[in-house]
Amino acid sequence: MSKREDILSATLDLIDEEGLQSVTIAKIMKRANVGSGTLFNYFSNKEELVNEVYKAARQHMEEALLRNYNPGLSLYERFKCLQLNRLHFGLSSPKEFLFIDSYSYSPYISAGLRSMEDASREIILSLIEEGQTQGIFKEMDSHLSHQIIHGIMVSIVKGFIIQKYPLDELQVQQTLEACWKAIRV
Amino acid sequence: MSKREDILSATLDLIDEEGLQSVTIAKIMKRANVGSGTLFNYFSNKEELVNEVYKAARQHMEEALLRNYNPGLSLYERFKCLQLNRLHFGLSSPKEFLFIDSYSYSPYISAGLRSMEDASREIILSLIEEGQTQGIFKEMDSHLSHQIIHGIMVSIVKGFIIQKYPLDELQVQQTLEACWKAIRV
Amino acid sequence: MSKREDILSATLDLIDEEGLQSVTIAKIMKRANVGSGTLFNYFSNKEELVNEVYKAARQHMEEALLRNYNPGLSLYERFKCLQLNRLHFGLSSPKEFLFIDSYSYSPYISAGLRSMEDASREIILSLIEEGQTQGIFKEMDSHLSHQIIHGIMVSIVKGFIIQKYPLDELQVQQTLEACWKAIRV
Amino acid sequence: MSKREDILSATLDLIDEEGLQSVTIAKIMKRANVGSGTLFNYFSNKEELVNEVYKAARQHMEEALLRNYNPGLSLYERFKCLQLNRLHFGLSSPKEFLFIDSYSYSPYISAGLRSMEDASREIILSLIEEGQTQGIFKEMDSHLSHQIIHGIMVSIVKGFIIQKYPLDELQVQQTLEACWKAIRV
DNA sequence: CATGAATGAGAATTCATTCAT
DNA sequence: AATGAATGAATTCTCATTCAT
Repeated sequence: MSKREDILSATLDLIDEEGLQSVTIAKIMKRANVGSGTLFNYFSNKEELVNEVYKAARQHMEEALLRNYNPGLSLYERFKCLQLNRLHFGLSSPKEFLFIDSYSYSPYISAGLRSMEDASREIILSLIEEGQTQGIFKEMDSHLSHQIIHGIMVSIVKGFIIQKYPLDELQVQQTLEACWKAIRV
Repeated sequence: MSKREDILSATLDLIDEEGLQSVTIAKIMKRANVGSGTLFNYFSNKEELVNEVYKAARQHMEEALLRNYNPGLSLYERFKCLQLNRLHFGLSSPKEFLFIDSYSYSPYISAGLRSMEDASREIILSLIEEGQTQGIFKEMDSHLSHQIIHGIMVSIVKGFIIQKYPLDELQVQQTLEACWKAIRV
Repeated sequence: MSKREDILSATLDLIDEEGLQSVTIAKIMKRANVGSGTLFNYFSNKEELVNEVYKAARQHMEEALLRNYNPGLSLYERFKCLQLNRLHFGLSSPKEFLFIDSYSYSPYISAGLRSMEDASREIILSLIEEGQTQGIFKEMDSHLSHQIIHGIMVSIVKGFIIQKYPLDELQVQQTLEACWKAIRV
Repeated sequence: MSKREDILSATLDLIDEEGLQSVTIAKIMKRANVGSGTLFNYFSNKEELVNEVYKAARQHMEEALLRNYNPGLSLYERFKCLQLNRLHFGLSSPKEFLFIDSYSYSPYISAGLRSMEDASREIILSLIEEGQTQGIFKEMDSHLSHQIIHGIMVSIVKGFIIQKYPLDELQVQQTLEACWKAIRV
C-alpha cells in the first residue's frame, strides 16, 4: 500500500473508532506510520484529507452498487440486484458505509462532494418510475419511494453492524421483500 | 429558561447549524449569553455537555413518541399513533431528531447513553410481536421488523428536512402505508 | 470554632496535604463548609487568607517557643528550654511547623510578615552572645551559631515528620546535646 | 543548549525569582524563547515539567556531592570532602539548592522522585557508621546523625544565600567544625 | 452574617501546519 | 519523497472574586 493509501485508510479507521470529532492529525500520523511532512505532501490540510476519504468511500460504494447490474433483466431482478449490492457493500465495508451515512449531510464535507454524481441513484429512481408506469409500484413521488427503500436498507445494515440481530440468507430475503412490498401497489 | 437550559439549547442550535465539528465553547457561551465559568459549573467539560444535549433530546423524543398512546386501541390504531408521533416529532423538532439520528452511532456519545432505556422501543417491539401472533405481521425477528419501519420513518423525515419532497397529508398516508405493508404478511 | 477559624484551619490542612500550589478557594470552601461569600467576608483575597494563616502559625509558634522560659535559670537550662520548645512545637503542630519552614522565604508571604517581630530569635541570639562572652560557646558570628542550631532542630523535626527515625526521650537528648556541642568551644 | 534544556533552565530561574506559585507556562515560554507547542512536546504538562526540573537538580547535586570523593582518604578527610561539596554546590548553584530544599517535602513533587536513589546519602550514612564503630562519632541512629549534619549545612547555606552573614574561609571552617563536633562522642 | 450562582480574565493545553534537513 | 522538531493561534478549562438574595 502506498503512503497515501496508508493515510486514507488510517483516517477511516480512526473515524470509525473514535468519531471525526476526536481524530487528530497526530493520531493519523501514528496509525499510518508516516511523518507529518509526508501527510501534508499528499493532502494540503485536514479537511481535504477527510474529503478525500469521503470521496474514495463514495467511489467505492458507487462501484459496488452497480456491480453485476444488468439493464436487460426484469424489473424485479434489477431491483433485487441494486438492493443486494447495497446490503453487501454495507456488510463488507461497514466503516465506509457508516462514514458515508454520517457525513453526507455534514458541512465538513464540501457541498460539491456531497452531491457528487451518483449513477446508481439515478438508476434506482428511474427503475421506480418504470415500476410505477407498469402499475407495479404505487404511484407517489419517486423520491419518496426511493427514500423509503433506501431508509430500510440503511437501517437494516446499521442494525446489523451494531449487533441487533443476525443477518443471514433468511433475513436478507425478508429485508428485500419488505423493500419491495413497501412501495408496491 | 434557566442558564442550564440556555446552554443546552444554544449547543443544539449550533450543532444543527454548523456541525459538532465546528462548535466551540466560545460560540456556545456567546449564543447562550453566559460566561465560561457558568458553563463549566453546569457541565464539567464539552463532552459531558454534548452528552447532556443528547440525553435531553432522547428524553424529549421518548415523551413525544408515547403521546396519546392508548393501549386500548386496535393494533393498527396503535401502530399508526406511534409512527405518526415519530413523524411529528421529527417535523416539530428537527434539530433534536437529526442530532439523535447522527450521534446514536457516534463514539462521542457514551455507550451507556446511546443504549439508554427506551420505553417506546419496547412498546413497538411488543406491538410487532402481537401483530405477528395475530398473523397480521410477517414472522421474523421482531428487531428486524422494527428496524425496517424505523428506517423508513427516519429516512422520510430526513428527506423532508433536507427538502427532497413535500410532506403533506398524502405523503404522510403513503409513508404510513409503506411501513405497514413492509412488515405485513 | 468560628467560621473564620474553620477557614484558617481548612486552609492550613490543605496546604499541608496538597501544597499551596494546588490549594484553591473552592477546596477551602468545601473543607471549611462555608460559602464563597463568607470566605470573602473574612479575607479580602486569597493572598490575605494565606498570609493570615502564616501569621497565626507564627504567633502560635512564638508563644510555644517561649513557654516556661525563665530568664533566671542557668545558661544551659535556658538553652535547653528554647530548643525543647521548638522541638515540641514541631512535633505537636507539624502542619504549622512545615508551613512556616517552607514559606518563610516565599514571595507569596508579605515581606513585613516574614520579618515579623520574633522575640524568641532575639533571645536566642543574646543567649548565644552571653555564652560566647562566658567562654562557653565558640566565638563566631552569632547569626552563624544561631543558624547552626536552628538548622539542627528544624532538620531533626522534619526528619521525624517524614518518618526517618523514632524520636523518643533518648533521641531528643542526643539532639539537644548535638546542638550544644556544635557551638561549644 | 537544546530547547529542552532552555525550558528547564528558564523554569528554574523563574521559580527562583518568583516562586512556583506565580510561574506560568506563558512566562516560561517567553523566558525560554520557545512556543507553547514546543514546551508541551517535551513535557506533557506543567507538573511534569516542574518534576523534571527537580530531577535534574537532584542529579546535578548528586554528582556535585561526590566530586573528588576519595574512599582511600581518612575518615575526617572524607567527611570534610562531602560537607564541603555540599557547601560549594549550594554556593555555586543556589537556585537548584534552594529549589531542592523547598520542594523535597512538597506534594507537588512525586513521591517517587522525592525519595529517588541518592548514592551520596548512602555514602554519608556508612561513613557515619564507620565513625561510630571507630568510637569517633557518638553512638546513635545514623539517620539522626546524618540529619543533624545535613541540617547544619543546609541551614548555613540558606542563611548565606539570604545574606545573613559573610561566608568566607573562616566561617566555612567554623561550620565544618560544628558539623564534626555535633556528632562526635 | 451567610450564601452560591454567575462571571471573565487568564492559565493550561491542543493541534493543524510549516519548513529546514 | 520522507521526516519530525518547532510553531502559535485557537481552544478548553480554571479559579479568584462579585453581588443580589
